[in-house]
Amino acid sequence: MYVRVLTQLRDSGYDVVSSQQLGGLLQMTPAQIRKDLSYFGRFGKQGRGYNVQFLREELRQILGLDRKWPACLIGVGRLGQAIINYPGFVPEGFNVVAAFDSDPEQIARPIGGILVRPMEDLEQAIRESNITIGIVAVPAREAQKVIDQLINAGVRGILNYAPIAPKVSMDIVIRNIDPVLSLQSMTFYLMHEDAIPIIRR
Amino acid sequence: MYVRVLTQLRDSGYDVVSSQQLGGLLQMTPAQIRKDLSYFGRFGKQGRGYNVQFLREELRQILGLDRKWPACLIGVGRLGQAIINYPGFVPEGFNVVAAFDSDPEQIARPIGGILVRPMEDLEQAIRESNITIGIVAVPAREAQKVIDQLINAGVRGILNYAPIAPKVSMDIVIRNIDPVLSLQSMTFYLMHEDAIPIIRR
DNA sequence: TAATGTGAAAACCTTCACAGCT
DNA sequence: AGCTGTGAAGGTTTTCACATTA
Repeated sequence: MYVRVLTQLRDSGYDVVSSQQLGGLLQMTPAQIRKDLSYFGRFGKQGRGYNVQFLREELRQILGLDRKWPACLIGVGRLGQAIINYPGFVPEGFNVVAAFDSDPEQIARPIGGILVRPMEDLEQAIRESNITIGIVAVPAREAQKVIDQLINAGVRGILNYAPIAPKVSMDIVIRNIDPVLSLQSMTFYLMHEDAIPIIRR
Repeated sequence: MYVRVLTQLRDSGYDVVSSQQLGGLLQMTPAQIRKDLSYFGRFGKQGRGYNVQFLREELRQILGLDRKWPACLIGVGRLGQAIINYPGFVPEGFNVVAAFDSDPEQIARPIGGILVRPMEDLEQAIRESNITIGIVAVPAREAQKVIDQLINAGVRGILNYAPIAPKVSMDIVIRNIDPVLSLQSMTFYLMHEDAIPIIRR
């Protein structure tokens, strides 16, 4: 979110930004901003603030957002096709370079410029294309199995679209996209407008 | 996640479950499970554990998951169409009962069993159909405006698919679905396998 | 004057450990 | 014997407040 806001600021012509202003944009306190940044370096100038362009570049480098991250997709059903055709990944360096499906009907079908391959090819493709991230778009009942296969094949990051809470070891980085869970985590607060939703995003 | 795990347990024929077992399934400590539940009531029996069916019903009621939550969709582009046709919402009580788009070309087109309506109809439709949740699937540059319109029209919960951090007042409940941000929050840990990713999901 | 970077304090959250119930 | 519910302890995170510097 820091990088995103800094990109916006840069594109709006800002050269310098204070923790105060960043806090306003990110809905955080200025103290939080300064503490966060202080863990990674001393990026600011007292009396002035942070150089937008400089801070943005530093953070992009620290977070690894300045490089390409090849990914593979498992499952080319409705959701999988939407993912592969989603234009938001490539400009941020996330490139789906291979797609797999267990359904023989789907194999060799061209989707979004790549050919769907059988699950047997997984390990080889991951090694060949230096794939570090696996995107899981298979039905819930197959998701844990597929995630295990991806990890066995050498993937260390998982973006999981299946509505389950996958079990993975501590050295695997997993993020879940689960719209139903997101909605279900809102309803309590919709009923109790007096309750303060601490977790806002 | 509690409700989901309890549903699984029920369907697998379990009658009782301990905080120990729940902890195993949810990757949490037994103490955390007991503490969480204790904030809402005393659902367990000492020496025995929690009755699966009973705890599930209680939590569903507390969280408001035992009722219908009519929602509306803004933006019927590629993503919006995928959302409206997604079969996972309805069984959980989240029903998209109205769809809107600012593009006159889309108006009155039937998508997923409902007619696309112009933005002017928003307030009326929200009142008529008791809509409490708005699902935002418009381009980033329009998202904040649309969210403001939804809130003005009376919606209190927002499920936002646009890659922005919307600014909303404290009494609005918002959840963001942002796959790119999810990927971007993984890369640091993919580079530093020694760093412990505290935030795992 | 204006804003950072940072120890210290305050607030918050998780885990421990055990009395007490089944 | 087994497991909950819960004060107290232990950790972690956020905020405060100010010395410091441009």
